[in-house]
Amino acid sequence: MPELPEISSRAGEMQKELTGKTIRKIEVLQPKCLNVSKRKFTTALAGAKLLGTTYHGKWLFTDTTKGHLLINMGMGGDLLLVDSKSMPEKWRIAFHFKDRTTLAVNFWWFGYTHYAAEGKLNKHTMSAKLGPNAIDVTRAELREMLQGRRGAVKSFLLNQERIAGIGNAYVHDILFLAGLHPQRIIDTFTDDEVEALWNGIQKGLKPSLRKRGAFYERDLYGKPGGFKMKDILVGYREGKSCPVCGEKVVKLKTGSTSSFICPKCQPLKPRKRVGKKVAKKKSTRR
DNA sequence: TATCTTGTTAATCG
DNA sequence: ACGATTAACAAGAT
Repeated sequence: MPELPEISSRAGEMQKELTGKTIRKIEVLQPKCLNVSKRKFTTALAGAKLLGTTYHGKWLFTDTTKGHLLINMGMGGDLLLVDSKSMPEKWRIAFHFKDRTTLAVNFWWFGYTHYAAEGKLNKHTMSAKLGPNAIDVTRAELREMLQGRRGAVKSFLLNQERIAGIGNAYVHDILFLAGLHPQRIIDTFTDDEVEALWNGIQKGLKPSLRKRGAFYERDLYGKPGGFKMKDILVGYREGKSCPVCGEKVVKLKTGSTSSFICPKCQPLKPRKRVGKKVAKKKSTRR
């Protein structure tokens, strides 16, 4: 799944490669991904010059001279910059530029390419409700966000209205690094656990961010990200040994999603911290 | 061939 | 208001 590290990397690549290009023609093979009619979408952006790309959570925002282009890659896919004459085999939306290059968009499931008119970005409900980017949340902000919240920590992390950019791939290692079971209830957290969660978010995202995303997603040039399977600590490693204590990693169902945890390092019952870098202080408080 | 799995969002229910 | 649950969506794996 493309999550913050991948989306942030794509935004950087788009900023660098696409800024200044002018859209010559748009082709839509799958109108279902649009938020407006196919005709409205193509006429709105035809002739637009791209001004720059940023990201928020899992959304990419490209500003143009004719409004905003918003892309969400859903559960994964490709965002490829190619020569207009050599389109990839699979694509759903194509932005052909005047310089005869093309941005070919494909998602294998559930992605969006949306349009928002100039000044109407705040009317785009799917992105307007997003919480701050996970990587930018400070300790104090996290503490405040968790304040008075019930429910499980995993649902909190995956809820894009709270913190934006974390999905079901990175959440495994974030919780492992924090020493927290995905089903731990937030209002039982000690101060140390809040701190551990903040550290987990940082340490769970930054290595991949530095390596321009995970191996299962490709960059604008078709090259896989540098964050490899061996860089993942417990996610998708069922039956393998925990890198900290050697216990076998377990896969469990948490609501509608799966979780991968080390049962020893991430106990469901709050207890004294086991040996992990994030934790040193004792943790009895309520 | 048919069934299962997969993640995110919106909608619904308590 | 909030949390939990579920439907909807497409393609690959088995």
